[in-house]
Amino acid sequence: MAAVTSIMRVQQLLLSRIEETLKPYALTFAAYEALQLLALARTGSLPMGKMGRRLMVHPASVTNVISRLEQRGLVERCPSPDDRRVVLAKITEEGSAMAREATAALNESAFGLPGLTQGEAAEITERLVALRIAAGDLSPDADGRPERR
Amino acid sequence: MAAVTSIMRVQQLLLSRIEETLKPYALTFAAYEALQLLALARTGSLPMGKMGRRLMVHPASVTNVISRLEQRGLVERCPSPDDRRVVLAKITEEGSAMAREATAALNESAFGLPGLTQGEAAEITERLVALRIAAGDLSPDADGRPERR
DNA sequence: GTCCAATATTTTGAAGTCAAAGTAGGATGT
DNA sequence: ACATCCTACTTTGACTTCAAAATATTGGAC
Repeated sequence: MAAVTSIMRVQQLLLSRIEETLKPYALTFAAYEALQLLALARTGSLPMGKMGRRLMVHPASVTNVISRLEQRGLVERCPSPDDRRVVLAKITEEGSAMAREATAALNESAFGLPGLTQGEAAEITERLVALRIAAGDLSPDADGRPERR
Repeated sequence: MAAVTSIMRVQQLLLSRIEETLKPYALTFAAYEALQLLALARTGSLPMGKMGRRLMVHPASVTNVISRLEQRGLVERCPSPDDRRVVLAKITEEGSAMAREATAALNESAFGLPGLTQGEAAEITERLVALRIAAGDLSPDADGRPERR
């Protein structure tokens, strides 16, 4: 019960720290995650629906984030050649550059957990993963790959 | 880094579980926290600003939540006798009843951490509290009381 | 082949968050 | 007394989330 409160609060702290780091790039964490997901995709593009499942957010949120990234020229929408229902989000050159820079900024500044040793962080992770499994999270999705590492 | 991802995700899972439990009462977690804070206050009322600091949310969010609770008759706004700038949020009879019921529902259903023993949960809490302290959270506020337990 | 159910995306609407600007009242210094 | 600064709350605006409804397309059943 105190654990619940602490998790809530730590998440809030981490999120604001991350968003602080991303501020110079005018990226929210949600936007960063979407961009980075595309940057790591082999073809640089993914169907919107699949992005939603990977990022575990509502489809409407994907539409929203991609629209905003599209306005800034970081992403393009393309029709899928295979299925006319699906819309592919495709990262642009600018988008790739932005993803690289933002990732570098995160890596060098905020991504650690202050006040914890490596070992302690690993231990927490282990426990939390156990919790996620118990909650039915972390089961393979339709592609046969875990939705989240 | 994996720890960060896990914390984010677990928070998301816990939050949706809690909101699910609260759904029959038409309370969001934010609304529940505000209501419960008032229910625990000795006089059943608190200045809006103080609520914001205790709950660690922006003053505008407090205005928003209290307005919504007020519309439902769970809370009233009263002027402070001491300082005409401050608005006191005061819980009503209906609000107290609602807070009691919702708290009971949370206690009996969702507030545990599935997949973790008591001891493991306590251990996680300890680590996370260390993290919060390192991040400058959990320092006493102006009233000399910690803002959050 | 046609109809119908499932899937993919977008739209719309309710809630929440924060930041910044506006208003009002209190407190302080001269 | 008056100017000034600080504090408390609300308003407005941008952004996020989710849920539910609308649209378009696919694919299977008959």
